[in-house]
Amino acid sequence: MQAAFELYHEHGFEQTTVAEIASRAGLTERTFFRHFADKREVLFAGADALTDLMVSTVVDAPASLMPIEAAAAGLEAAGALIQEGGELPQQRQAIIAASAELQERELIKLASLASALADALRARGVVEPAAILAAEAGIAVFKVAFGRWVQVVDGQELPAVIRESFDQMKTVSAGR
Amino acid sequence: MQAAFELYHEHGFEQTTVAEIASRAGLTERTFFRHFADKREVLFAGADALTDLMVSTVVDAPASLMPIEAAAAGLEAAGALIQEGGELPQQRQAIIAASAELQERELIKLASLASALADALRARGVVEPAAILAAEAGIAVFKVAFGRWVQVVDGQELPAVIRESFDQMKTVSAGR
DNA sequence: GCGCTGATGACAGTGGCTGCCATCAGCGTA
DNA sequence: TACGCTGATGGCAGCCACTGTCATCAGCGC
Repeated sequence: MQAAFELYHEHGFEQTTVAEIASRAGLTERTFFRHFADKREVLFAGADALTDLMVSTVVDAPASLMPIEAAAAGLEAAGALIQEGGELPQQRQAIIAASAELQERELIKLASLASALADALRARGVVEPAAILAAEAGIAVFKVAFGRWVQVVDGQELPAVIRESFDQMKTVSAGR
Repeated sequence: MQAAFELYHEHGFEQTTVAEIASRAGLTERTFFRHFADKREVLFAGADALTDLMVSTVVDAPASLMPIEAAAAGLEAAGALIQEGGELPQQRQAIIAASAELQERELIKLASLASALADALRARGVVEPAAILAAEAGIAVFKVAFGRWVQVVDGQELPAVIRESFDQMKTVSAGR
């Protein structure tokens, strides 16, 4: 993972071959593919932990919370976890932003996150179509908030940006 | 396009080689790649027309419409265009649903649609963060509505499903 | 009949990814 | 201690998506 991260940063994702990554890591190409399904997956290795935290936060949230609020709580928790990564998330995002292939992979990870979020909401007793809509809307807010947080120079807290974006979404979707 | 569509339908996307597509179409593999950037792109050839229709509808919508309502109008127009395709959209979606690679490509097309939608809203004078949020929320609604429309057997109109989903989203995101 | 242009064929090459088999270190057990 | 098992790795051949390059060829204006 470290070797891949360095090489993607130095020469760009597409200019880096798996052979180079394996070589720097002191392994063979074959072994690389035993650890990662493909060349992109290296950058998304920690996604499961994020999903788990979000789901458990949603499931354990007070029953009094409305679906969209439970989703917000889960995504704020995920945001807090991301922020613990220091400057790594920003560097990772810079690599992703430079490659269409990686953006595709990120989008499907977010779609998987939305699916898990919808499941968590259903576990709270939320029925369709509210579960899917709240999940998709929540992920949409998360995408926008994360994008803002990555760009901004000053050290605003990611969970705060997420919460603020949820409030703005409420206003926008009300049509006012 | 027709050869690819048939083969993807008959044997699945991943089991189909470009050589087979080219052979059925009476061309060489090299010529296939002169018409389509890659093996997936064949299924997304008509996406530009959809984007154009959505954008022009949003730009030309009455100035009195709120951002989310303008987005809804644009996406309903896109839905109407899709519905003109007869049973093709459903068949296409069945192929996509069977392949993770194709789902990735579809998601990035939807992200591109969201970006175009945000631009169209900005052309209406909508400022940030309302433009991005309304665009992302609109695409989220569109995804859900399209998913419902594809599943449902009876002949409900796609634009009507989209409009209904927008209303439900309003309720959900209000937290009620 | 001539030259231009755009589309296609043909071919070699790169690199991501997989299947298969050999090797080897660690480890429990007779 | 020797044996056998297991899990991780190396090595290798091969498939296929995709690209660069050059030759060919049909159409078309002159």
